[in-house]
Amino acid sequence: MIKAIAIVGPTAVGKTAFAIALSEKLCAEIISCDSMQIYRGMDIGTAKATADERAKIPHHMLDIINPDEKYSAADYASDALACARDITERGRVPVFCGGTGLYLDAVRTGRHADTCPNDPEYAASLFKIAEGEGGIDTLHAMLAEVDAESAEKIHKNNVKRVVRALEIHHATGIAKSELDKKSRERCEDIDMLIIGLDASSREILYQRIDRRVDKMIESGLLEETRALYDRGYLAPELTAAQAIGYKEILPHITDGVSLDACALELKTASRRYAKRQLTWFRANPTVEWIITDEKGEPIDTAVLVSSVIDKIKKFIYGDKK
RNA sequence: GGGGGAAUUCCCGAGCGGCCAAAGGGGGCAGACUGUAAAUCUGUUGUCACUGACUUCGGUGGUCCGAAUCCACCUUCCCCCA
Repeated sequence: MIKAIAIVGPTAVGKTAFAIALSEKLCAEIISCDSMQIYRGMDIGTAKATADERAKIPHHMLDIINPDEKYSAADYASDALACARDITERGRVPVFCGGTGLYLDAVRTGRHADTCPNDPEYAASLFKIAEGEGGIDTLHAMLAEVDAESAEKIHKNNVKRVVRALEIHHATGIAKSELDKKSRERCEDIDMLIIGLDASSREILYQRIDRRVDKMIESGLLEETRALYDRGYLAPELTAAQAIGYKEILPHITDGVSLDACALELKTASRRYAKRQLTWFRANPTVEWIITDEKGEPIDTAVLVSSVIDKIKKFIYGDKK
């Protein structure tokens, strides 16, 4: 059984610094759990750990593919689990760190193993149906026919999900709802203690986000965006192009929108993302939350770490140590 | 100085006598999420003693059974002529 720690929370709360400080105490290595930091060349915009930080503690699952390559939660689950296994075998502790809830759950539960890969061609044909007049209803009706349970659960407007459910049925002959039920019984060979970081208030968190965006721009986000754009890595069909940071800055490059306006857009997008992350992690009752500031004053990372270190050691080593 | 236009709920913006607490979008808040997830989607958003009542549409006063919508004056902003 692999014993791992996970550091989760909304963007800009300070997960990276915390994970590094914790890892230094634990003789640990960090496994990034972030759907965008896997891409090479996307450093500033994704707030990747710096070279200095990576020199202190080994980081895994960063820079593993180019922005035009395909990757999925299932890919992440197997790659990251392999990392965790390797780290454990070397006698160290794996510390997952990142804000992509789906990816962490994919590792924790191994849920994606029973389902099937994407079928882009079939999916495209379905998306085409959705585009037509009343197409959304047609698509949803198609799903209701083969998988009533999923149809009831998935809103017809959520075309991506409707398509994926149809895709699963098309490829496996089994309803998505059935596969989901089976996968729920699965349990991966990994046990995690999940630490959630949050600010003392939404307002404080949003201030942190705003400041970080300003810093990103000062650090050269525009140049990074331009470099990605020039290499065709921000083509709308690529997953990497969905990353918050680049798609908001791009209008400045392509349409002459002012950088300030883009920065504002980027702040808003980040705040909304932070909210969705919070919704995801709050839904998980096993997360142990800690607050990273007191009335807006950031609490020293070392103090934060020491407040949970005993609990973490007990989780990893049991009572004997 | 003269002429014209505009002021709407957090923001933008529709409404132009009753069907208006007021379309739509943004933002906020809450939620969902099982191979694109930093994505995608849902609900909600004046107040309250909440199947009803009350206060809102720059201000004041008026017309009318009835006004965000009409009239008068005032305030602010924009445009045109000088």
